[in-house]
Amino acid sequence: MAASNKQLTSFFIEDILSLKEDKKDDSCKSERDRADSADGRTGTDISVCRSSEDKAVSSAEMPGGGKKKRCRAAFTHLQVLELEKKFSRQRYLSAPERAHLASALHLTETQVKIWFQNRRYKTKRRQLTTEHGKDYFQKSDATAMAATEEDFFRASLLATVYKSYPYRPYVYNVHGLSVWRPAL
DNA sequence: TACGTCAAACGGAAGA
DNA sequence: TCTTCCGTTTGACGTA
Repeated sequence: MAASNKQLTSFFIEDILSLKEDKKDDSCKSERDRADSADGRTGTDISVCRSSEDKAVSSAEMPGGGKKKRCRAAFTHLQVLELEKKFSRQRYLSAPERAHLASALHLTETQVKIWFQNRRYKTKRRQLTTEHGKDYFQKSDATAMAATEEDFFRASLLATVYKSYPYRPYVYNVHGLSVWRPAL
């Protein structure tokens, strides 16, 4: 991992919220620009396709009438974090909520919808896998049995956020403070 | 370089 | 018609 080239990101909620104001175009654009500028992407750059206009492009037929090429957007850390935060509060969004979240994150409603779909399915799969594993090892394990669905959900959420952010030191120690305390 | 993993996007079936 | 779940496809990326 060439982390040295990565832009370091503060994960203070305050920072995130303040960034949202002046970054309206910036947070996504900067990464998009980076990706655009070097179409041959570097290992750590975000892929190019995102937002509705990109999707429109992605859905278009390839020149020459060939098969259309799927374009896979890579959401920014900020976008994922906000989506995760929302998901941790509610697993289903109403249409107005989805529209609001989509506009706040500069994503399409479809992207938000698909993200929640995938997120629910992923959580379910992990839960099934875990339960299967539990059964396999020891059903009588009292501590394992005590783990509620909520505990699992929190753990999987935290794990996802962990995995999403390669800048862990900045998650835990921005400005010398412990910002996030793992809930486990 | 092949392979595995992750996650966005797609498509089908079903329900309201 | 829209949304959901579920499975699959596909692109990006890490690693042996």
